[in-house]
Amino acid sequence: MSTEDARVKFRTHLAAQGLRVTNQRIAIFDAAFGQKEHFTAEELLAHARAIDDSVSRATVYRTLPHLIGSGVLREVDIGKNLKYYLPNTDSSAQVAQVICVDCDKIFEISAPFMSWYGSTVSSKLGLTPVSQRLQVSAHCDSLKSAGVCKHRAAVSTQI
Amino acid sequence: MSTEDARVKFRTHLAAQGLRVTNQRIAIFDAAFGQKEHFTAEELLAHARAIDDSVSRATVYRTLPHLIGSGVLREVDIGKNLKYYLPNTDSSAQVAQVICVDCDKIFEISAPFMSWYGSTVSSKLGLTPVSQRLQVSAHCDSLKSAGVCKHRAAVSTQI
DNA sequence: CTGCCTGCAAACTCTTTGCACGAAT
DNA sequence: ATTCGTGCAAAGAGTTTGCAGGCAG
Repeated sequence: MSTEDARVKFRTHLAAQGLRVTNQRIAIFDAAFGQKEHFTAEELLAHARAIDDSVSRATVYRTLPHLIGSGVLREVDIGKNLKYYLPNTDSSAQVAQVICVDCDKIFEISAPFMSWYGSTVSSKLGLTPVSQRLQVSAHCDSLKSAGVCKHRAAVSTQI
Repeated sequence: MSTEDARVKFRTHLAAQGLRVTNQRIAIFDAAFGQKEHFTAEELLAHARAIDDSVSRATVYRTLPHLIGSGVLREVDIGKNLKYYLPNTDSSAQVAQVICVDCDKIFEISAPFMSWYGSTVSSKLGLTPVSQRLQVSAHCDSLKSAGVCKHRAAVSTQI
């Protein structure tokens, strides 16, 4: 999904909900899609303000649910009392996160077997899965030796 | 691991760290092991105070890391800005959580394949897994029809 | 015009911390 | 006796909300 596709999706979602397309909401959208890495609400605020300095923290927090609800943004909670966000380039993919406990980077890894797990739970327990998350906290072997995580390229790794 | 085993393990852990075995710490331990379900820090405080009313909120928060560090308690973060705790009856088991989005209950399900996932990540990406979590949010099919979740018995289900 | 949307700041929730007193060893 | 542990209350981090004014439709 391109940024332009996402923008249309977001505007359509707003319209469908009877919500207004304001400069602030668009600035927040643009700020989100200008990020390369996972970002926090506070970082999103800073980037949105660089685009439109009238954006307030409250509006960022009020807009995030709409971005997530429209499917253009994904929320990632890694258990740090702080949520991370990421443009959702493929909303149908099942992804796991690998969190480097040394450098705090978050890697997204395609994990299609998660759907299998969901349906297994479903059939065995009489549950209807809504969402799943699989996260691995790990030490980065190359970090200690090389001083940097060399796994940035692993983002699209499939397991 | 029985409650008595856990108590010994906790006391041993405290002693090994040069920490004191105080009435409050024991009261908090007993309160934790008197719970049948997952509980929050606030609930633990209430139960600990029922045993020893001198226990303060601060001491609960200061004791929780020791309970977890000694392996008698497990922390479960389901992304609700609120942590849950659970007596750790088998510290070697790989467990996933199924969270009912209707009744907020948390079910623990043995998921041994998670170790396979961890080692796969390890070998493919050059990472050393520290911990893993797998959580499924789901609707409880029987909740709407029967009015209650019928999956309490599923706690020990293995997938 | 109408009423949703906004910024501001205060409120809120959960957790952590500084301090002086108290208790375990 | 010493040192660690404690309760209290205030601080802290992240997020939410009430309010009066502002702008999209």
